[in-house]
Amino acid sequence: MSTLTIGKIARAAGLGVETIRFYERQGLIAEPARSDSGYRQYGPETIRRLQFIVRAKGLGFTLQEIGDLLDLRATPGAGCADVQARAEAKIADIEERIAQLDAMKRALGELVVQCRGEGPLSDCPILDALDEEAP
Amino acid sequence: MSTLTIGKIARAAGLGVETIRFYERQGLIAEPARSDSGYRQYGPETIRRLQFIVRAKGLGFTLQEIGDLLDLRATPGAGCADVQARAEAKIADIEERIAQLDAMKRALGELVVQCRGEGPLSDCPILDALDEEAP
DNA sequence: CTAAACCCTATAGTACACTACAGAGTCAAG
DNA sequence: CTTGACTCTGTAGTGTACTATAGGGTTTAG
Repeated sequence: MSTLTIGKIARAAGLGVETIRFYERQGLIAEPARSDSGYRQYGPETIRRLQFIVRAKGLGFTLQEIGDLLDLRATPGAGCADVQARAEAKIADIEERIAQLDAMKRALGELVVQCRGEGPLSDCPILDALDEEAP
Repeated sequence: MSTLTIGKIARAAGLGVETIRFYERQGLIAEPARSDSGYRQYGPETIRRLQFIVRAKGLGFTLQEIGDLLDLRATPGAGCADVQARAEAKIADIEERIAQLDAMKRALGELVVQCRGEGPLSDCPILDALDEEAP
């Protein structure tokens, strides 16, 4: 019968109290039982659920996607393949973002080497490149 | 004396009219002269400025940073080195984001290969990993 | 001359993931 | 018993970069 208050599960999950209430509003965690005075009363499984959320966030899933993942567990007939598909989609997503960032990095890198870091702005190849008509 | 209306410079820069007004509020472009009826009247240099903004955005600069870059050009004594420093900081910034995304990708990739994509969720290594205590 | 296409301001909404109050009530330690 | 730490609801604000809407006035092509 160990019931945990919101502050305790927040600390246990490494989150703020407001974040827990926010996750509740978002439907990521169930509305818990309440004490007579209206305090939220959690069981330890909520800590596990919050940790699941934290780890999934660390892997790049959005709260929406994490919600879907959590819902999946309560879906009869859902299988490993569903989770795998989501993970693969997320990898593709991440790869796309990396590719974009990499293109930016390369473009910037090219400009930086053209710039000797000397002289006035009027001679700056970086600003010039930004000023030029599209190639 | 060619004066351009907001719609024309928006089209020329590939942006929406609202975006131009937004950039004006953000201080990225100056408040232009107005016609008798209150219409904004731009000169062609505004198109160049907008294109500068668009290109800098493409390189990963935030509007704030682009504003700083534009301000730099009006700063006496500012030199090429200042621009170069900003470009290098942005590269470092991008590299950090890539590293983070790459770590996510690798972590997800490891989970995906452990998952044969078969069987019920109870056996899913991906969900299991998300459920497990921190390593 | 009229109707479409354009422009104006001001405000609010979008997405994402929180974070921060205000104003009140509750609980635990000393 | 008091004090400080905790909790509650509801609302609003943060940052980023827009996007949309309402309710007007203006310009231009036919």
